[in-house]
Amino acid sequence: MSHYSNDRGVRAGEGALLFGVSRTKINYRIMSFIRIKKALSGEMGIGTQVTVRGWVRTRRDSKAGFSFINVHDGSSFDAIQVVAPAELHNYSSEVQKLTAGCAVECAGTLVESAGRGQQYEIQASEVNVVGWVEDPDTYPIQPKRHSFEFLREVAHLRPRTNTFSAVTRVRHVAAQAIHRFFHERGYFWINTPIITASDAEGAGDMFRVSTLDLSNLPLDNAGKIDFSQDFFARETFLTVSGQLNVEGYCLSMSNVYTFGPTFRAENSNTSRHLAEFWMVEPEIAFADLDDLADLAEAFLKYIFAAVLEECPDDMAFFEQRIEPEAINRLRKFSEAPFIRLDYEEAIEILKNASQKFKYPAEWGLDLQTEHERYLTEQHFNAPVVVMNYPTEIKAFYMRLSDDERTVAALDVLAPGIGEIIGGAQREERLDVLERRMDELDLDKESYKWYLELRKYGTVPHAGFGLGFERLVSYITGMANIRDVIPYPRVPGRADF
RNA sequence: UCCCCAGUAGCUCAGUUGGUUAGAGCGGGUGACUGUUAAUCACUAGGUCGGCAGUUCGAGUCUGUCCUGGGGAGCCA
Repeated sequence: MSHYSNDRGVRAGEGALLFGVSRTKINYRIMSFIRIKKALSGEMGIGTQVTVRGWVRTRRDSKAGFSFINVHDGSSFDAIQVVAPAELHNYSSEVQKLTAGCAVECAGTLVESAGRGQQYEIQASEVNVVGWVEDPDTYPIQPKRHSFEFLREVAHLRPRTNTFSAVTRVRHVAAQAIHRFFHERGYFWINTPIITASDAEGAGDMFRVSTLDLSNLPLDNAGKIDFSQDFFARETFLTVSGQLNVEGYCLSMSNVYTFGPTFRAENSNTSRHLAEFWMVEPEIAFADLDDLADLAEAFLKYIFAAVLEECPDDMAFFEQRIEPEAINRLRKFSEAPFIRLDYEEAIEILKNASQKFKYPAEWGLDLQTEHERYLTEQHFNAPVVVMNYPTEIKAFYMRLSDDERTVAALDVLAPGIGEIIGGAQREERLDVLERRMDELDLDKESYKWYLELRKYGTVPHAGFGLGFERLVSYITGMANIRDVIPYPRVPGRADF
């Protein structure tokens, strides 16, 4: 068995290529490998022998006979400083040639730092170069400010920066908090299908899934494409929402949620849209719109509290360098009750606003971005839940009010990000649902299974969708949604 | 898809009313110095000024067009 192997199976002590693996061998029986987060945590005793592995941020040489190497491994915001003495056998041959991005393995003694700027550092007895940077002149990640636009072009290397490693940790903590929130409350995580045959949910344009030969499409007698010859013997697409599927599990498991990738083939070129993103969709049984608003509020507050608690260093960075209000607004969000109001009241507020709008606020029209911004950023300066929208502007599955003018829909609007959650109480009455589908000219046959849920033990239920990247964007203050997902997919771009 | 803005060194940018060999900082290399920490100092290498076409004696600079990126809008999460 190997004391040392990384994901690619590289082994220390094997090979001696110039830009390959170093000859240096570390005695792993003595040195215990730890993540940098732990080394910096204060849990380790001073004088402990440790080994850290990671990538070089910077190297500074001192002619007093040593070099400072800043090493990061993703585990924490801070890098650890390794003090490499000139006595190391590979000091001039390797250590002094280290540049940003080199992969190293450093063994030594954990000591209190003699310099300012960090509490602990490693007095190295071994510095093993695992992987060189072959052409330091062109290594894109330098210890300086880079534009996010540039870093998007090197999406495979940007997690080596402070910003993107912090985003990555926050994203992870938020995702874990989401699962924990639901698990603690008895919700079940339902993995709804990625590939779907229903093409008329009205949630937007869909990506086609097909194994047909595009240069030689089979045609039927009418001259149309014969999808019966396709892989699934029908037209199929990537999902735009797991909601309809998860409703089935809601009406048996009671409280459920989906959390998975979602795809929209819309030509949306904004800082808030992705063609591939992750969506959280809880669905609760025996519940109405107020229950749903309660859930949305408790949910968001839980996530924010978890991130503030678990990522203090990363949030401090975002506050300092990205969005000065990053921490304050999460605290405020967590403490104050959400403002709840009817769509009708929202329209009244907008009509009475001193501010001029480019688009009119009129009952029956959807709220424009400028309206949402006014409500959350100017009028309330708080998250706002707008409820009960006009029937005409919402989807067929939303529950119709008694006067039929409105449906039980809600949007959660957040300052600086706009709509972060959209949801509704579902129409549980079979006759009403069928009538709505007829009015909208939907094919009831393809929704047969969905209608059956109203036939066999139907109950009032409700659910919402939360764009996970929008949430991470709000938490971190990262203005462009392309910078909170590892490899963004947008119109005209699917690199990496 | 629509409206606006931008594209100059590996990166971040400057470049005047069109005018000689296009500049700086960071990063790279070499050297000096230093418990340094976006270190500092000196020297050095590095550019088809996004592509194409045009106006002009002369274009990084003006015009057209295409490409790429950004901001805003629509659609939405």
